[in-house]
Amino acid sequence: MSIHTVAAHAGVSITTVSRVFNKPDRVAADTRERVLRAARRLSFTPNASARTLRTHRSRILGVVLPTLLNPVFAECLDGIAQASDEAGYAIVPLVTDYEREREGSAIERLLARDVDGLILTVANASRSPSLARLQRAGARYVLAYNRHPGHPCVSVDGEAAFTGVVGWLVSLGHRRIAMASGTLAASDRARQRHRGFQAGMRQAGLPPGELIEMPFVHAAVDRVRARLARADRPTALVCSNDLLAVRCIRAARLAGLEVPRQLSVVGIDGIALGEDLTPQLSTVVQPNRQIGQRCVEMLISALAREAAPTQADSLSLPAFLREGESCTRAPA
Amino acid sequence: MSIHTVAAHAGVSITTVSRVFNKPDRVAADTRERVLRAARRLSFTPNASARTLRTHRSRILGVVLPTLLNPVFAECLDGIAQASDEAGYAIVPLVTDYEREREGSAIERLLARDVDGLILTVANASRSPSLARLQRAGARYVLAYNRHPGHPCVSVDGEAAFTGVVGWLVSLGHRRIAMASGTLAASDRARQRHRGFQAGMRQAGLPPGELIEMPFVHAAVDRVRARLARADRPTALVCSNDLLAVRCIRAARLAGLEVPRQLSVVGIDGIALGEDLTPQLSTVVQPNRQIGQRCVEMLISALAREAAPTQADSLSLPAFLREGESCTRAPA
DNA sequence: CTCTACAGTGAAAACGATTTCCACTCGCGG
DNA sequence: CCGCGAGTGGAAATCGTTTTCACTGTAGAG
Repeated sequence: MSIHTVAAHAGVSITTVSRVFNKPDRVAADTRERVLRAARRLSFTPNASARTLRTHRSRILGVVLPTLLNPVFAECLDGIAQASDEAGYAIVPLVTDYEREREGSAIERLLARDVDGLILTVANASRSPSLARLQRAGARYVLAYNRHPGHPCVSVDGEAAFTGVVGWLVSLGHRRIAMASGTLAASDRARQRHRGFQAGMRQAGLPPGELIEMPFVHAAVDRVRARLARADRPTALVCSNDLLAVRCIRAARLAGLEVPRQLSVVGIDGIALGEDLTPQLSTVVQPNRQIGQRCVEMLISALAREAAPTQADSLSLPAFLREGESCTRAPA
Repeated sequence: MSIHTVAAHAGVSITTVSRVFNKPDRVAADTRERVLRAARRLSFTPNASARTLRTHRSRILGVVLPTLLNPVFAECLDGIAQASDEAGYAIVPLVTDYEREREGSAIERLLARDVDGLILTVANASRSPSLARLQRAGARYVLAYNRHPGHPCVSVDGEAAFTGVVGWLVSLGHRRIAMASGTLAASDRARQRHRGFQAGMRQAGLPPGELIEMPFVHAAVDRVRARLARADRPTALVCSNDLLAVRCIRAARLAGLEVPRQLSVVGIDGIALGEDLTPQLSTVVQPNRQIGQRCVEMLISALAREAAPTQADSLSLPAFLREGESCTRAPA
């Protein structure tokens, strides 16, 4: 069941069979039909490995994500899966669990598989040796969620979003606003969001906001709860992602506080589930699926022009604040 | 950057380089070291297509799932990704969006890519033509979540679980218990859960329970809310998955009911987020990541013995009831 | 001392396509 | 009659591995 078998059955040469599958217009219509019929009868599909080996094109896109346990990335991957499916590409996702060195090895593995392009979300776009290597090697890749002037990115301006969030909270009368986040050192996105948060405080003429940083989001409930138990607690909490926001709401409840009456909580990410919670989560909604889809489109259109996407192709998608129910006016 | 380059740098033949990577014990220790050093220096990884072409093993597993927007499947895929990564396999996931015909075309696509095995969650294991074809063709596959005596499955006994849930609710004094579910026709798992629900009612000596069926889970809030507005509303609601349970809690709130005081709600799936909600979700916890991992293990061990997994390999993993906070004694 | 066994290594043939470079046939217009 | 272009075929190179088989040298058995 190779190209030879088909050629024999159709009474043509392997050259012609190959042409039928690769440059169909270069072969006469009736011959083409004959070959296709034979192929169908034998249920022949050109062997992908042989083809890839020869052409270095695999019709596979590699995807490197921190985790699938955070719905943000699951939603994004869903978008990637749909878009690449429609374009006739398959995807190979690899998960790094936020561990730096796994990013590198994931990239190696994908390149060894001759992927046509890569979609990645890395911990730190600025100082990632593997990213630099990709760039030098002229590889086709796009960053999702990361924003960096030196790389092609599909992202959302989390910094501006957080500045806006603080402004909104201030307009609701909040003054003591804190931010909860995973370790800033671990993620450039967290740092951007934090910058936006502080910019918002500054613009409102407030002193720098308190940062509640925690090594693992699982620690959130304990740590935040402890902080909320003190008398000088904030009246509003800005969280660096939705999962954390949900946990903070839980922490508040365990500390005996009512959300939003005694504490306003706002997240960022716009995970679908947030809309169904009670109270409905206030959050900065990112178009997660669309981010994935756009990455695929950018990659594929670059492939079509035989080029790598460049930073000039970067896309900044709009995010919007969903006011939800987990925020209200500051208590008097 | 091929095996040739490495061979040249290490001063050996390509045969030896190949052996270093495939049967390391068949080459002298010092030679091995030399080759490995050269390989590292050149950051060489054996080309997957060439290897596949030669060996007919792709080290790729195909995965067919309904969606990634439901955390159940995202968690499962995370388990699959981790386990296959550890085993040196890559995965190619395809999403069907619960559409029957996409299951078939997904399978085709994966087979054309020469995958070594398949992990699938299908709408209906009994009458799925593509599944039957896989079986006849002697393909290596495992079903995740589906349970069917004729196929190798890794699943959880949702039927028994639901019977147990009803028993528990009855012990809390509930008599009017309803079940909320997506259309039963669309999913054999939903049907199994419903059977378990009715069995529980029967065992408790109660009349058959009411079924609130809805075409799209998005419709849940409206439909359930309407039902809850009536005076003869149930005191407990059993939901066919966690996402639906969260929406039902929302529906109850919108109907002015307090959960769990006026309405107890229980789900099934054990999505991680459920634990952080307030009220914490009562649910039947399935080991989602483990289900994924076990599928991979079963497939890989079958591959090792050059055989396809059979129904005899099927695994029924334990689920347990997390009592949570969304259920309490029936109101007097 | 010879013979065998074995460990270590290499040369060359697959694997299944794509692609290039001719070459050949046919029909047709000049 | 010549030349041209479209359609097709043959042969060979190539992609990067794995694998078979043959070869070397050294050590242990007889």
